[in-house]
Amino acid sequence: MSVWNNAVPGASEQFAKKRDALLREAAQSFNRRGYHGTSLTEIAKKLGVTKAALYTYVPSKEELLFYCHDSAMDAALEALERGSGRGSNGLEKLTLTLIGYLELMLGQDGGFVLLLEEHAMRPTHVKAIIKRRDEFERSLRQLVAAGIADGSIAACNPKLAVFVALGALNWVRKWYAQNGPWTGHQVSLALTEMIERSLASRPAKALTEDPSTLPPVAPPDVVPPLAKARRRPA
Amino acid sequence: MSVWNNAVPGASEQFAKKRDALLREAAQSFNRRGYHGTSLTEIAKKLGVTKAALYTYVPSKEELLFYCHDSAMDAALEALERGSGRGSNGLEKLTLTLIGYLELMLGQDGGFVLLLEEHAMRPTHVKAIIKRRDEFERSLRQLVAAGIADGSIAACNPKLAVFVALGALNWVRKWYAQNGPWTGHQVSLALTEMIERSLASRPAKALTEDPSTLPPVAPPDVVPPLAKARRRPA
Amino acid sequence: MSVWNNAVPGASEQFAKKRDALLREAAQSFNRRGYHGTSLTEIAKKLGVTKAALYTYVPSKEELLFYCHDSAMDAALEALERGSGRGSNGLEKLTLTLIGYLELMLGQDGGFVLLLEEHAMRPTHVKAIIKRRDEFERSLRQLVAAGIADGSIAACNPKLAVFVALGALNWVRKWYAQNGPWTGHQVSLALTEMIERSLASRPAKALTEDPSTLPPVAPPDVVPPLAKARRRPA
Amino acid sequence: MSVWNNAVPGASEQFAKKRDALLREAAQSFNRRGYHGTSLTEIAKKLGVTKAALYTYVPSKEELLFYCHDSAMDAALEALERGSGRGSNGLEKLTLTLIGYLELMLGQDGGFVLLLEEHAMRPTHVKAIIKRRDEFERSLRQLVAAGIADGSIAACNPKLAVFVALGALNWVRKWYAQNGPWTGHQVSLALTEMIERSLASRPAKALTEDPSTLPPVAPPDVVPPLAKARRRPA
DNA sequence: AATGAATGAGGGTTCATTCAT
DNA sequence: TATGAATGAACCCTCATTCAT
Repeated sequence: MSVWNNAVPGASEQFAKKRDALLREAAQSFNRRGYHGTSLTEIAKKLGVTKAALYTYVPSKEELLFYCHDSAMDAALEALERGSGRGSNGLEKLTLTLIGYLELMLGQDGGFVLLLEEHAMRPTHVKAIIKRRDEFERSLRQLVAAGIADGSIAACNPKLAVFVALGALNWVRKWYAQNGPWTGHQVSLALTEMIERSLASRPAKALTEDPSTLPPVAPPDVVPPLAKARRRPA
Repeated sequence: MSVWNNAVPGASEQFAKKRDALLREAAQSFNRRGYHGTSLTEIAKKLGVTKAALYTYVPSKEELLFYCHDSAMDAALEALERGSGRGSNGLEKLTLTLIGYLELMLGQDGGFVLLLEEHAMRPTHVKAIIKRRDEFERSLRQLVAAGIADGSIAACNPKLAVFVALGALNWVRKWYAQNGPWTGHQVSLALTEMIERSLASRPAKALTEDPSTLPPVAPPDVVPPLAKARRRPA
Repeated sequence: MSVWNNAVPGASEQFAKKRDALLREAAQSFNRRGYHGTSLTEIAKKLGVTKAALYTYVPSKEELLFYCHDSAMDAALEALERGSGRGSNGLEKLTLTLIGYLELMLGQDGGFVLLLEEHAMRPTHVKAIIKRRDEFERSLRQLVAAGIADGSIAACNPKLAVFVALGALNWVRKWYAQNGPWTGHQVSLALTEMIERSLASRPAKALTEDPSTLPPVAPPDVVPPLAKARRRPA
Repeated sequence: MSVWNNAVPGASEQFAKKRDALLREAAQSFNRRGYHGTSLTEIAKKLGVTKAALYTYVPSKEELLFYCHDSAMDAALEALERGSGRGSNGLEKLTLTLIGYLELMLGQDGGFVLLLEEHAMRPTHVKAIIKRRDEFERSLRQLVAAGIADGSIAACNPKLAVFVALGALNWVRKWYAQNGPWTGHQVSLALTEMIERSLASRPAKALTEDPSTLPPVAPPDVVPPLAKARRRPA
């Protein structure tokens, strides 16, 4: 709403900003009420414009869903790249990736993450999204496999391990309250800790009892320091 | 479909059976396409009747959703009761409950489990469901707390622990393929094992690498024996 | 309107009648305001029902247009069959066919005849209609060719001749007023006479000056007698 | 498109040219897809400008239609004036007029001729157009009457005769292909010949069999010579 | 108990039109 | 003069729901 109804300082820069705001708003609504349960009128109203105005930024509702999914995959794959480039063994790489992923999901802007109702999209779009998602999951499995090979992760079925991790992570959107007692960062750390524990080969140290006691951390959109702070002597 | 279009053997017993089939079919469709993405015509067609016929068994679509959610809670709470009544410590009780829950979700009939779009229901119904769900989650948290107290579970934040477990479990519906390589039972065991490991206080034994190597188990719709088969010396 | 809102005496016979009324009403509106200029609400209102009710009889507006075109072709081809089966030479066969065609167009029920905006239909439907129309026009050309061969029609380009005839005929819908001074039958005869004259090989007799002076004719939906009445010694 | 996007040579002369191009483009589209089936975006795109730019030249879509119709009537009345001023008897005058009319319709620039969906205009405009059209048709009828009086046309109902002629002529736009085997001029001659034959009082000479054998004619946009070339000793 | 027909509300989309730039 | 963005009305279509049969 703030983005909209503005003057026109930056020409097409405004366009990008508005489109972005639209995607974000849509992703949030889709997550809350489902794709079919969300009307464009609803989204438009939240943005302070008319339904018809949305069509300046997106050719159809279906494509809006696609853009959301696609942006989500952008974010996920970026988290993967960052995480796996930083850790020193399989477990660390995996953990760092998951943290990055969570930060995206819980970030202030809510992120675009969308995990449901892919079949509301046209087959072409479904395929495109599934392809990227498979790529993401395959990479995660490879991290697990690498962890098993380098001894950092206990022997297990990588497929299942990844499913467990993603399930735990994606579920967050169901219960995490923006205004709740925990910051997104705290949740990210605590959750990842539990997942790490379920995979680590060595005896894990005790779990953080209450995430609210965690020390203050760097601002939530700065991923790297968070990761470092998370380091653990094992 | 088989239930429908029958003669009139058991009077109102037929009614109950048909209603049940309707709920099951609805739950499946709701899960797949979302509440708003599912039309009554769709459900009716699968049952081999007309849309209008459904109104004999259910007063409205919204109420149909409510019944589904309610049945799901029935099942969840039953799993809780069975599980917590059988284990000998917190970890065991929790584990058994989760297995029971999973079996329900992956059972041959698909179960009613529904976890999304509660807000499509009328506020009264939402409240009723949320109340039961909170009861379920609270009990799970108490099992975790009990486990920590009796030493079977490592110190941790019970709320988070339960969220992780439920996330991993509920996610199953996204990736589990009825006709895939794993039986529902195998998945149940393997998944619970990973969750157990992330909570257990003592050094956990290695994880099952490939669930497909698990020994054959009792038919999938017989819940109790499965639980027993799972027993483990800790 | 009279067809609608009736009791239910003849079950699915009612369905056919209503559907027929819909097609007729649609054809009329399409002719008057064009396909895109006609809204379903408009048609529905004329029939005394809701827009949504139309979908019981027709799957889409586009298909409604297709049905109209198809019915029109049914009629045209029937006129062709009747006409060419009765005349004794090329000119007679052609003339009889054209009369039949005109009677259909000007008949009390208005007919379905639709000759415009075929491209508002889906390619498949366009092709289907064009195919039948080509068949009709080809047959007419063959009648002309036959007439030239048997000496009843003057040498000419059959393609052009048919176009002239069809143009003159189809134009009728633009100027013919149901409540005007001329009956459809009178117009049919007078028009055909002029066309016949432009093709006949022998010196044609004088044209009917005023169609309103024509003798009373059989009811307009009885085609055969009309044709006979039209006979002319040449 | 060429007219647009030019420098600023002739001040408001440019304006007139652009407006003309717009009318021509609009008429073509209206003819092809109908008034309601044609969007301004469509027309604008063909002209290489934005929809909004059209409003510089025309106050509304409805008025655009009116201008098209009006230009069409200009052309028709001009053809009438030229034709009736040149022929030496009723039949000749009529024939020359019709030829001029056809040349306009089939000319390289497509002409503005529009014969349908007048009711898409506001009543005022409808009346204005109908008035001019009636004038045109009345004049044609008078030519027929004059022809009957001077013996060049056989006795007939002038109203019907004119309707037949106009029908045959207007129908041309449905089947005439710009890139087809016949030039517009050839078609004009051949068609008029058939019409003439259907009206002439004296035994008509044989019809042109194949218009493609007609001698080459003057360039299609030069109307007068074409008419002269058509001369015939009767 | 079940159906076919009808409805009214709403959803996605298009489009002529306006306006600030 | 031309444009991009926005609007409001209208359109096609779907769907949950009702009702006579």
